[in-house]
Amino acid sequence: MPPGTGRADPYRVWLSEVMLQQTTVAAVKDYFIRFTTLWPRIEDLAAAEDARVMAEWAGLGYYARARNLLACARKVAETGGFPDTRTGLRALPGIGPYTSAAIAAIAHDQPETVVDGNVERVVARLFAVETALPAAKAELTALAETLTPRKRPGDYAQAMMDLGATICTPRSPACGICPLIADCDARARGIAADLPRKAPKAPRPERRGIAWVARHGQSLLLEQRPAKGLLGGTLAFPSTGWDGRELPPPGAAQWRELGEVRHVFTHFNLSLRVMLGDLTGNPERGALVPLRQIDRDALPGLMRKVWDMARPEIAA
DNA sequence: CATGCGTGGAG
DNA sequence: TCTCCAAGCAT
Repeated sequence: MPPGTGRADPYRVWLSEVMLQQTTVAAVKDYFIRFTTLWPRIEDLAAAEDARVMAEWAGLGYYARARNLLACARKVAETGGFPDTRTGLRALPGIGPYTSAAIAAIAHDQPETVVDGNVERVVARLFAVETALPAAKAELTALAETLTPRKRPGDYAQAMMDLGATICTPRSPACGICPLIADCDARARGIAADLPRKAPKAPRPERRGIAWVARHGQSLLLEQRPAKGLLGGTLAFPSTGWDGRELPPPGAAQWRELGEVRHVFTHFNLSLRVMLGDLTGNPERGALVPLRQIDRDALPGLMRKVWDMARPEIAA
């Protein structure tokens, strides 16, 4: 949306902002095009099946966003449209302090203060705030609010985020070409690159588990994971030992270990042993899916790794 | 306020 | 290889 264009379609603003939560523009781009092509209006998305939306979201991560996306779309479609105030937006599933302000500012050009990671960094440097995040969050928000203009607040919000993304970057900020260099306290004190300070992070523990690729003729056993928790609502091979669930393996005469896949989650590293076997009876959970119907793109990243390991071992 | 929640890219 | 992290939200 070019600057000065005025109102933007709230549906598209909302969809892009949700996709961009903790996710890079590069990663979002194709997903956004795909979603808006499949579902041009929020009513179209509201009418979609859960599994279809989860499949289209697969690979983008943070799957609670997809579940909240659908819940939000259905609520908005029911009530006839998006709220046009930050408070109204804030009450919807998946829309928090950042996204509500972003939609109000960008789609409705309201003078709401948008504070994302970029703005936190820009403001921390402008005012040389040395308190570490996340404790500094409230102070940074209050300082940011003093900057929000009455004119073109939507363009201003986007400009602040762009400044943080391209010039006031986390490492080696390009202060030499920054339009705010004359106002920047951190720059004046030579500590721009050290801000914002952050509380140290806990090390990521290792976890191990097993995934079963259970074959039955020309079909494999897949399951929809429980809606809450890790990879909630996504399509997956049955597995256990790594996510707090302890479930028995599907019944097979014998299992052959194909190898291990590694995966990094936000708060732990995972080694998952991949076992291949032939089902002896009817599976107690999940559903048999014909091989040619299995869409790699509909699987979350971890399960794509399992699939890629098993695929060559499975007869066409 | 701390924790849980994905993934891929940059340095 | 490893660390950091990207336009956060829910609980």
